[in-house]
Amino acid sequence: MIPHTNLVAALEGLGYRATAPRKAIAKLLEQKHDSFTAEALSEELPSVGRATVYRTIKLLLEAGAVCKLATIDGSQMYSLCRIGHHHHHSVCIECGAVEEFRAAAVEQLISAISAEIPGEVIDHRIELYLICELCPSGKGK
Amino acid sequence: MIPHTNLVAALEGLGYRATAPRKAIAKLLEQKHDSFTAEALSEELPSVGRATVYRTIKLLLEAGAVCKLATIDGSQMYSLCRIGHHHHHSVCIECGAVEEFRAAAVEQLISAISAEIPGEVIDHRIELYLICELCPSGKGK
DNA sequence: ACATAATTGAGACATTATATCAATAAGAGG
DNA sequence: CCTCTTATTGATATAATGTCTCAATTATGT
Repeated sequence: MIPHTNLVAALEGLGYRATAPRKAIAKLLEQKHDSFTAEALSEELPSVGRATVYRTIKLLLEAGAVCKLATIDGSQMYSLCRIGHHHHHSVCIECGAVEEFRAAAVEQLISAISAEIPGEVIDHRIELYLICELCPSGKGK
Repeated sequence: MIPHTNLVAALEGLGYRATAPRKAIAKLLEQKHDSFTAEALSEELPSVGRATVYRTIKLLLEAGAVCKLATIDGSQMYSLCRIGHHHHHSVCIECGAVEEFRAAAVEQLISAISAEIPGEVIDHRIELYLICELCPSGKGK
């Protein structure tokens, strides 16, 4: 699992400036392997204004460096994108750990289903909810 | 598509009372074929208190009569469940129309992927985002 | 170093959802 | 059908989450 190490570069690629608050956010995110909420991130970075944290998350979404997750309870959570391509997530419902996966077979199947559904399919989302092997309540495997 | 016609009965099945506000909410929902937000539902029912609308949606979720959708923008939307079984949703990003679909092949594939992923997979979610054939910006098919 | 424009942060504001609690209404039993 | 008990309601307060405003600051090209 190669951690994404260029969040600031990703922003610069879109023409945004490399400021101190953005660097601080990037540094923290690059170490994160769990999903996170905007509020929690803000609390971890008291030196950065709340509005700036929210704004920067939006920019990172735009840059494709961060994904918005579909949680079971509907709360807004994000995770760092470690692979740049189209992918899906598995989220541990205990600890929030996020893994990314790709599965060509699933994509093909989605395509096949899309062809059978009236209307023009624009996008799709697949999310697995699990208890990860590190969490005590999980059975492991 | 058979509309769900027993929302109040679903609540009574869980031991909740059939009150006038719940009947009003049920009646409105049973006619709805689009996704909706709690706020919008509340505005459509000025005679029912806002808190009651939110509470009743929660009860309907518990009863499995309503599903929470994973929207693209993360807003909380719901849709009436017309089929009782496990299913997934396609949502029109223009008009909010929701269709439910089942696909045994997808479920099998999800099972296969789950077997390859460390941890205990508890649940999953698949959502298609499309422009439906009734929306002007859609190409139809 | 200067000018220019992007960015920041504090706080106001907006939106969405839940908690409180006295008043009301549903349903069971007589 | 009356009464009792308890669930339910709705108005309002509060909480949680996210966006907007704007003067002050900072990054970058020249």
